[in-house]
Amino acid sequence: MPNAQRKILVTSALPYVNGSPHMGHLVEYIQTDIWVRFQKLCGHDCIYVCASDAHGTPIMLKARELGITPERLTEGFSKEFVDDFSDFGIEFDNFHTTHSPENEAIVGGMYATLRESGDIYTRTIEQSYDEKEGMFLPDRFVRGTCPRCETEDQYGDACENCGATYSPEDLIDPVSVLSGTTPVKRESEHYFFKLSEYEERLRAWISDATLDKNVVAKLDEWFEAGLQDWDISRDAPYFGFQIPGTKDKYFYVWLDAPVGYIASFKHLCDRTDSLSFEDYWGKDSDAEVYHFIGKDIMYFHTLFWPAVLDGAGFRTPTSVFAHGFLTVNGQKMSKSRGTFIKARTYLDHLNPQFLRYYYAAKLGPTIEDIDLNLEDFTARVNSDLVGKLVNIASRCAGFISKRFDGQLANSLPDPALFAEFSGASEIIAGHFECREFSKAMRQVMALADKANRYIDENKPWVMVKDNDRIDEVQLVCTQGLNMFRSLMVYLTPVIPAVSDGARAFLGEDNWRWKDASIPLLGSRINKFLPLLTRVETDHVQAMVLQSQENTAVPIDDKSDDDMISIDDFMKVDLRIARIDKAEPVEDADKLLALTLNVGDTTRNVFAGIKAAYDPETLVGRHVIVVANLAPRKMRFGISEGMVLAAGPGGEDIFLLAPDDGAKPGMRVK
RNA sequence: GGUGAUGUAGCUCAGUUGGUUAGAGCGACGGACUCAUAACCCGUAGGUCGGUGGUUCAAAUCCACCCUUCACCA
Repeated sequence: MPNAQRKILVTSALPYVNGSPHMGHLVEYIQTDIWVRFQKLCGHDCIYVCASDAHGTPIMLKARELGITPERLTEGFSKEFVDDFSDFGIEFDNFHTTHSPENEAIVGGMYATLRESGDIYTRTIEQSYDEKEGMFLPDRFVRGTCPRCETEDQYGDACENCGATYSPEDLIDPVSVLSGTTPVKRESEHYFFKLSEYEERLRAWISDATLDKNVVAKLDEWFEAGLQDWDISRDAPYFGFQIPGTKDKYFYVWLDAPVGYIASFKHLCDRTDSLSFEDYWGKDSDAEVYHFIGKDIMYFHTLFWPAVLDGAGFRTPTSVFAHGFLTVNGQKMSKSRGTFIKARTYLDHLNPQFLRYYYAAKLGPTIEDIDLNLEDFTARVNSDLVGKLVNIASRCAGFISKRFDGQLANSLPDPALFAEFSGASEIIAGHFECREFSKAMRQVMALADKANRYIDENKPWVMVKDNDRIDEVQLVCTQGLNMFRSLMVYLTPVIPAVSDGARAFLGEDNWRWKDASIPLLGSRINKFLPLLTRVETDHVQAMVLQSQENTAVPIDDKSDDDMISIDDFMKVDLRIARIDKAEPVEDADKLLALTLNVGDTTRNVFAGIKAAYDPETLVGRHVIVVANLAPRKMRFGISEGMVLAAGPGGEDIFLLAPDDGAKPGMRVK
């Protein structure tokens, strides 16, 4: 890779520390870490900083729920993130927190500058307010019935069923999720940032930043809609930084979160003599600054953030790299399926290097989602890493150790072949640079195939039986080990721990990218130890099983107030019913219309089980129905009861069924 | 609902500006080998490239509509 040493600062999005790290988080940190390690391997001056995102309503409320301070809550989860990241080989140059004096000082300074230049103004707005809890409610903390499709229990900002967007007050029967009371509307003065004034500067920045075309398309959409000014304040109680000069106003978490990138870097500068803050963040900085983020937070990083930086007198990022989401086995991560896998659970069962490789093999520079298919993961890792890559070393090492006392030959018998390996250096480096990791991995594995073919064709195990050809054995194996070595250099950013093992085996201290092109000759290697062992299917299954156990819903001890009497229970008339007819409801995404035989009566019931059951498979089976539920008028007709089922929803709905012998109409008690 | 993306062999994915019989890896099947962590090597099978219609001498590739899956809507 070229040439002049670059000065690069890289960040990953700051993890919100109200929970544990999981497989989805790891996509971004592994992607970033690979890129950073690649830059460092090439000899560039590359700094990787991150921090925990520790403010905001969700954290405040979670801490309250657990009866601890938000500081303690976030310290606990931050530690989990730091420990898990470290065990996955993710190497930050600094990991700080947004709840820090550095951050508060920088946020305050930026705010003062923006205020002076007239970019901040105040306006009174109306917002949902929970009188019992004494606080304003974010949209997500109000739930109610969708005004459009009448689906119950929807968030205050959008309906998950019909996709309508609205404000909390539009909901039918809105309820605060905190207290269960009906929210009222209350006025409050909020602080706004004049984003609308930044359109031209943002457009200029966007054309310089060479963003992914999908990102640009999304931005165009937003410009089309027109930039709205940004509400940057929240009312007390709020866990965050108080806005200077106010009594009960706080900076919105999304204002101080990205500033955490700068604060973490400042925190590093304060401890590092050779590092100058201005060199990286000053208006005239010539360093490169890149943010790796998930596609869900593009809005904040491509509009608000560059605008705020520009307005506050800082340089803007060189570019923003957005990636997609993770699905597991082709679907959203699901606690009930055991595919909501925490980082720590993975570590309990499997080698982190495998996940790094697998993600690399699937990652490109686009915002497309990637899938962790556990069967594919097992097959691919075993085949590529163990079967192909490590196998090259494994099949050569024995001959060199046993017959030549570990001594490599002084020359390569097939320099042209080695030239193919060293010649790939530039193209592979190009792929890493552009975050085309999947292409880089394909390239490396194609070469690994070639190396195995070479050994197969030259058959050292045949030559070793012929004393006249014994020197050829050394030459062929030296060639083989050098091909292995070049590939390991290329994979160092991806699987650093394996690379360490390989380097120790080859008796070398340190690798740079260009070492892949310089053969290792005449030196002595060490005894070969298995660098990796295969993924066992049992271990994958155990991991999935543990993920299910981890998240089983705890059954709380109920207080007396929650208890009901047998008489209360008997008020519910549960009956066995046979499904005589089941068909989808036109225009309804989730409903099936069921015709139930309940002994001597027939009823029509709408059940939200379409995603989980094929109507044809339901006909004839027995279920349990609440027979005395008040009929409910729905858009599609009247529902005369409720079919009992367990599960969180979507595809995970499990109908209750009686044992054989139960007849329609029988009472359940 | 609006916008944007996505759909290619059993699985995971490539397919450049439209151009000869649509590719790779894995898996399956057959063979070979025995140095290697049952790894590796050779070969075979397998695809109306989401659907329909259109443009063109020629479409996985361009256009329209529809369907699937997903995201975003501050």
